[in-house]
Amino acid sequence: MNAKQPEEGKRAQTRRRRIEELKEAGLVLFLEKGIESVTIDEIVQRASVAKGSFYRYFRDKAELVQSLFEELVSSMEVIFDRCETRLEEASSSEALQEAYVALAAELAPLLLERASRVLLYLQENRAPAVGARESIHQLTTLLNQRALRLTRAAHTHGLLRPYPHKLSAYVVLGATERLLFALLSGDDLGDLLSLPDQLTSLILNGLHTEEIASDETIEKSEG
Amino acid sequence: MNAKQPEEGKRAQTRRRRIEELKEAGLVLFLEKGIESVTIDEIVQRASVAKGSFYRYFRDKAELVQSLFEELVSSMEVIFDRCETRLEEASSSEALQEAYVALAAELAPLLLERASRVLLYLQENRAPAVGARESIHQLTTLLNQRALRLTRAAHTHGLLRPYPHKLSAYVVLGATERLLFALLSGDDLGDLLSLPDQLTSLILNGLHTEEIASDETIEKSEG
DNA sequence: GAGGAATGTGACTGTTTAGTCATCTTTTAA
DNA sequence: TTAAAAGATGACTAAACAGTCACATTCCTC
Repeated sequence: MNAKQPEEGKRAQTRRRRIEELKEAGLVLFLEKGIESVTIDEIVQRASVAKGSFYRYFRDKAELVQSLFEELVSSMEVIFDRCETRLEEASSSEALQEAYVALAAELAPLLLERASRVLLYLQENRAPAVGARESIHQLTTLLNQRALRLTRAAHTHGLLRPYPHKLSAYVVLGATERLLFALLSGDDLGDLLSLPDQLTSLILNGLHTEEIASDETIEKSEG
Repeated sequence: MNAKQPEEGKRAQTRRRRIEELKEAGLVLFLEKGIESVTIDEIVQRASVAKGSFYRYFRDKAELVQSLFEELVSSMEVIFDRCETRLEEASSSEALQEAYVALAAELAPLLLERASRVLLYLQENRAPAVGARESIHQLTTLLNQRALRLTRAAHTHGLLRPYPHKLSAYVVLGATERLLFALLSGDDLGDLLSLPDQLTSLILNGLHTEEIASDETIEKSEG
């Protein structure tokens, strides 16, 4: 149970390494072929491990996938919790904004450090939550709920235009995830450093050069 | 080959019906379990057809999936082509806007009419383009290219703020697809009729109540 | 209405797969 | 040092699967 003790026996050490090897092999294959198409045989072959050994460490493929996302999920929960605490304690509009900026600043390095897992999440995200994809759906639910709560908080404090909360939350989440997917897939998105700022600005201020009342748009489509 | 002639023989008629039954059965199962997890046996059982019959109509599962998207792809190509023609011919800023509004007006009923296929597309969209998912990836490429071209046109005419084209295109696409996914998954998004207008307004004018210079945001995160 | 072509069928084949297990090796702890 | 526990291994089993095929049935054409 003690993780980093030098007193860790050879047993525990190999155990940890084997598990890491199996997870890494699975991750690579999942990204290459999609979770459902990857077999245990492929995983153990790639990890250079006997088939029986796989079952010593994981009950099945679903448990391997779950173990891939455990850290990520709990890390994100901590970060979101922290942000929500900040939001509750904030009194000024500036403090609120700072909380959101801090959220992005904490989330970004985590997502980049765990790029492969994030890509796997984005890739399997919307598929039916059956079998090995159940744990991925868990992360989806987490993100949706948190995005919704954060949006609600922003709305409550009059920071945002009065769109329905779900609409705002899904638009932000959808745009962000789409960009993240492109980025992690190797798509060239220009200067990476300015990307978060560009996204924020685009979402907050809009694409348009001049403000357009929604009524105008309606009348255009009907007249 | 002649589709709607009353002169169509019993053969051709049953053939068409069988194909439709197999496609429908496949579609339902794909949505339920994900494309890769569905077997030919399940499909023929659901369609109440012998296994051998399946192979009389489709070479394999990939061809069934492809046939599911053929109409949708060509319809969308026509609509996008028409929009691009309008954009080229447009001289005024109003004509440009009209072209975009018309695009939305043509796309919306198609997407709603083919809801199941669209949902399947959204669901399998980002998964690796191997095997049966190749034809889905084809639609993804189509949409990305067209979105990019439309964005470029809008930028060229000074309609949008000067973000990188890819950024604008992906943000719009990502947000739209996320909302569409929620909608088609049965998520409650409020008044459906005002949804397109709300989305357009949100993306064009932004979420924020007051304009924010991007420099301010940067300094907040660093100071 | 006859001959031929297309269609329907499900048993069958060969392959792939998940999961097990007997057996051997390594590590631990006393 | 040694006994027991944990780990490693790959052959093995049973089930699932894609794709085929011989044969029966239906439809079309002349």
